[in-house]
Amino acid sequence: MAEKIKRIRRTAEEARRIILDAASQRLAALGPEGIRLQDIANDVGISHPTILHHFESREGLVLALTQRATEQLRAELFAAFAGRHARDTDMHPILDRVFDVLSRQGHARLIGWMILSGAIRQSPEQGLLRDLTDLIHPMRVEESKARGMPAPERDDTLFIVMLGAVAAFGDGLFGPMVRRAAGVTDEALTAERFRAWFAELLRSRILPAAQ
Amino acid sequence: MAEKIKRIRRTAEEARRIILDAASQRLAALGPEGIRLQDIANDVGISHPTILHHFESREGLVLALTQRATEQLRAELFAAFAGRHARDTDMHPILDRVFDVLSRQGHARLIGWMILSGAIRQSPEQGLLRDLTDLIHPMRVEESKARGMPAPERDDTLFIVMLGAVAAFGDGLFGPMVRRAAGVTDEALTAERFRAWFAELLRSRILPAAQ
DNA sequence: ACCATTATCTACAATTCTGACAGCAAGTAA
DNA sequence: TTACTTGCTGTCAGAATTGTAGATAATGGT
Repeated sequence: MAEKIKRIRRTAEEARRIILDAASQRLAALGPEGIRLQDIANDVGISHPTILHHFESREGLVLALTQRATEQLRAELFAAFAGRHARDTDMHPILDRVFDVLSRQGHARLIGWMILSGAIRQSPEQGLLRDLTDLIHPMRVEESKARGMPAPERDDTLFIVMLGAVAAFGDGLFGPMVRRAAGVTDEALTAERFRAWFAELLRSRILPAAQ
Repeated sequence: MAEKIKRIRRTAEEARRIILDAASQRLAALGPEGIRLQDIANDVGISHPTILHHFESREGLVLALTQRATEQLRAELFAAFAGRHARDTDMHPILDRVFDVLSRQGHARLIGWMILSGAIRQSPEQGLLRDLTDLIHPMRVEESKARGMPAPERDDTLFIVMLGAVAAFGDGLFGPMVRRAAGVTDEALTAERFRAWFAELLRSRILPAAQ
């Protein structure tokens, strides 16, 4: 009964988008083995040569994936920090957002896969953390001065930022395992409380409570 | 001129060991795509069916790999903490050892790959971090009491331990990327200084300096 | 010296994955 | 309508990978 098949014809841009969506979803969910042209094509509802048509090759797909993922991550992280002023010292909502992007949305897993598979060679977040450091540090210096305390080194601020990044990524990928190893019962609740605790730790390090 | 080839016959145990060595090395270095029976066999200098002979299947190899890796990691972490007394509060050598195991020896990458590929489902470090917490916490309580300060919550200790774990794993896998994003010039030196800084941060949180 | 065991090899089968190619169909413009 | 572009598909080929089968040789025990 071979039905006459209605082909869905998308714009090239739209097609690339949904293909990349499916690919990144598969990667974050299924891991290293989850990126087969056939499977991705099935998820999207197209034939696998269509993917090759849009991305030249499997490698082209991976490349486009890494580029888009890093751009998205950068945008989301910028959004998390957008609108905040230097004096706004409540790290909790920011960190919550960052952790959410990295863990719930699977970016940490995705980036992790990219690092492992070597798909990520050139600096992806080119300077993002440096910019962040340069945003926070003057505020700390000013605040310290106002309190008559010695100004912190820039490296101290840099390390705070790096710790935030490493812990956020680490939590996104290794978090569930770590919590199991810690023998916690309520995974989600512990994750949430840990984030709050960590946010407070960072805050207190950035701006110690007035003596 | 087909030379008569001298076969090297190992004990089953020894053969398994060198195969697993090669496999984990390939995995940590080349990432997800680096674990092909043929390649591993070449590294070891054997034919690939030999691997199947010892591990039944590729999946069996991966399983054995995960088991051995988690056991090794557990052993190395225990070793890092062994011989330390509760009052010994210098975190630096311990953390150095932990970071070294995770980053230089590639365990973080290995475990990361396992998490991503779903090879790690059952709790691997079963209770390791809980045990660690139970080791540190009484010390903190006692010390606080001696100083006439309020005793810390157990969760605070737990979170410190979790932060150490998450940051150590995160640094092992994402560290290089984070440092690039932070725009550091001397990667190795910054990594080393960051560890020292982090160790001091943990120490000060575990046992605040006497007022 | 002989035998049993088994670690190892060569050769081959089966599956799967990427990629090539030619043609079809869905829009668009003349 | 006609022609043209291009997103999309079906089919096939080549390569690579896992796994099988039978032969071979190293080792330990008798």
